Amino acid sequence: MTEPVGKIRDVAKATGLSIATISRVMNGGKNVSPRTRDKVLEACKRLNYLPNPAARALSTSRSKTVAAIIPTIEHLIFAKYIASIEHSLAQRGYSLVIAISHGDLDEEYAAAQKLMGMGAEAFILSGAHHHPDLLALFARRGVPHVFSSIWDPAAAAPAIGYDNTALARAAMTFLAEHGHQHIAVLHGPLAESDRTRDRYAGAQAARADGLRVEFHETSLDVTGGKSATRALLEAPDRPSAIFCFSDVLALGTFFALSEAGLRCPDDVSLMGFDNLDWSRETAPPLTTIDLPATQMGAEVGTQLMDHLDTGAPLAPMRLEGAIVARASVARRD
Amino acid sequence: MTEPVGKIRDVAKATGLSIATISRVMNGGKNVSPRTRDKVLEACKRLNYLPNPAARALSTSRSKTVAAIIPTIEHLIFAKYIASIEHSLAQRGYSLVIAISHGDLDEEYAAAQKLMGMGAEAFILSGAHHHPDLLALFARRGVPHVFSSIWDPAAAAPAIGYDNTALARAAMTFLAEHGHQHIAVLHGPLAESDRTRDRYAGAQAARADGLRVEFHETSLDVTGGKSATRALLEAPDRPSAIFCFSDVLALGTFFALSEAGLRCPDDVSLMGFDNLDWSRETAPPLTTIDLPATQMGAEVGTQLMDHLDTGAPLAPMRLEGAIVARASVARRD
DNA sequence: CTGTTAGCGCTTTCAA
DNA sequence: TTGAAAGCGCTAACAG
Repeated sequence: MTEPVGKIRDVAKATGLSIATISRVMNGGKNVSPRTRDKVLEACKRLNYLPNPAARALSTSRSKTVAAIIPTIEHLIFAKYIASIEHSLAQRGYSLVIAISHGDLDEEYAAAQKLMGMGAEAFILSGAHHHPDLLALFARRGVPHVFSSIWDPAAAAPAIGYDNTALARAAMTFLAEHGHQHIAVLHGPLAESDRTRDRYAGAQAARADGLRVEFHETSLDVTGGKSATRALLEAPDRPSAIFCFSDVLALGTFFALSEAGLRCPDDVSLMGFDNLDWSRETAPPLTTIDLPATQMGAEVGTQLMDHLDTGAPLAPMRLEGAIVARASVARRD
Repeated sequence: MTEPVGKIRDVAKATGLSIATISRVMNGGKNVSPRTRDKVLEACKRLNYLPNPAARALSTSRSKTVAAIIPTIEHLIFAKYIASIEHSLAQRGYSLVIAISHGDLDEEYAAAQKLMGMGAEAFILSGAHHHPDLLALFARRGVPHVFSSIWDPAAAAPAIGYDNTALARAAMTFLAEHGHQHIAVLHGPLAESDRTRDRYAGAQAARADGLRVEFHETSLDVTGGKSATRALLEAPDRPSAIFCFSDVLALGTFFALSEAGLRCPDDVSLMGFDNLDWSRETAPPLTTIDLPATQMGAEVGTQLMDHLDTGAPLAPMRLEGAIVARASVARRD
C-alpha cells in the first residue's frame, strides 16, 4: 500500500536525463531547455517526487528554518506575532520552529541550543536581555539573530520593534492631559521581561511632571489584573486612573471594578496596552496602545530571510505604536 | 571571529578515536567504555561540537520533526494545546513545526505538502474533515497522522480528543435542569469546523427534551459574540439562557448584556465552552465546559513519538471534558 | 569495546 | 544545455 517516496534517481531514470538536470529543474530551472524542464516536471508529478530536505540541507548547508523563542504563546499578542512570522517565512519556503522560554534566561539558552542542534539558521528573540553564554554562542558560530518587541539601537543585536519606554511615557502623558494626577500602574513580573521594565521606566518618568504614580506588580493574566485591582481599591486614597501594561490585565481590572460596584470611566479611568481584538468591545471600550505585532513579524521574517539569502545586513528598526483613545478614559477636572 | 562549526571528524582527530565511536557516544553511548565516553564528551564540549542534524536525518531517514496544522493560533485554547504538544515533543528531542489553515481544507492541504517537503514525519490535524487528496497522500506515503479535538472512533485516522457532541448535549441538559426551556446558542462558522458542527448536533438534540433552541452563527471572536447577542436581545421573545460554543463568544455576550443594561444571571443565564483561564474571573464567574487541551497535547505527542520510535500503533482515545458550574447560570423556575 | 566502510539523496563544480 | 563525479556529515552494519 505505502509506496516508497521517489528519489531524484527515479526521476532521472524515468526521463532518461541525469540527476544533475533534475536537480537544476528543482532549483529554479536555470540553464535548462523548456522541453527538458517540462518533461522533468511532469515526471516529478507522476512519480510523486519531493526532494529530500535533509539531503538538500546537507548538501547546501542550508535548512531554511528559522527559530523563534518566545516567553509564552498563551497571550494573544504573541500568538498574533508568531502567526505573522510564520506567514512571512512561508511565503519564501522557509519554516518556523518555536520554543517557549517562560521568560527564563536559562530555559531560553537551553531551547536555543536544542534548536541550533536541529538546524535553525537564524534566531528571533524577545527583548534585549539574554543569557550571556547564548549571545557568545551566537557570536562564535556566526548565527544571525534579532531582538524583537523592543526598540534599542544600542542593543547587542539588531532590535526590531517599538519603544516600550516611550509608549508608556506617552500613555501617562495622555492620562495627565485628561486631568489624571494620581495613577496606578499594573504590570507583570519585572524579573521576567525587560519590555516590562522599559514600560516601567517610561511610566516612572511621568513623575517628573508632578504626577503621583503607584506601581503594582502582579501575574500577567486576567486573574492578576483582577486581584491587583481589588487590592488597590481597598487603599484609602484611590487613584483616578489605572494604567495596565497589558489589555489582559485591564480585563481583570474591568471585572474587579464591576465587582466593587465602581463604574468605568465615571469612577476610575482605565488604560491598557496591546490593543487586542476584543479591546474595542469592552464596556466601555478600552483606551489602549496599539502594537504593530503583525508588521513586526513580517519585518523580522523578511530581514532574516534577506540576510540568509543575500547577505544583506540586519538593521535595527523602529516600529510605531499608537494610542487608541476610547471611552474608558474620561476627562477629570 | 566566527569559527566554523566542529564536525565529527574533528572530534575523532582530537581524541584519537574513530568517527564511529564519536557517533556512538553522541547516540546514547551504548557499547562504549566510560573512559572513552568521557574523553569524547569533553572533546565535544571543548570543540563546541554539535551533530549536524541534516546529515543525521539523511543517514537515518528520521527528522524527529512532527507537524501540527491548526485552524488558528489566535485563540487561547489552541495556543494552550500547541504549547502542550511542543512541551511533550521537546522532552524527547522532537520538534514541532506548525502551520495555520484558517479552517480551510485547501490551505490545510497545501500546508501539509509544504511540511512534508520539509521533512515532517507525522501530522496532527484538527477534526476529522479534511481534503480527500491529503488523506490519500498520507495513505500512499504511509505518513502517520492523528485527528484531534474530536472523539470519533470511526474516523479515517485515530482521533484523540473529546466528544464535542456529547459535551454540548450535556450543557443543554445542565441548562434544562436549571429550568431553562428557551435557549439561544451562539456558534462560529459551521463551514469552517466540524467540531462546531458536532456541538451543533449535540445542542440540537436537546430539542428532543422539549427545549426551545435557537441557533445564531457569528464570527468566532468577542466581536462576534457581542453583535450576535445584541441582535438576539432585540427579538421580542428573549431566551432565558445563552450557550456560547466558546468562552470567547461568551465574553462578547457579557459585554452586550452589560451594554443592554441586563444582568447575568438574573436576566439571562450564560454558559461558555473552553474554560479559558479568565473564565473564573468574569463577573459573575462563567459556567463553562473544561476541555483537556493540555492533556490532549501530551497524549498526541506521546502517541506519535512512540509510534515513530517503536512502531507502537496509534490508537483513538477519548478524553473527558467537564462542566464547570459557576454563577453565570441561575436556576429558573 | 573500537575501527572501517558503504551509503543516505542531493547540489555543484568541471567537462563535454 | 547536459552529464559525471566528488563530496556534504553522519549512521550502521560488519570486522576485529
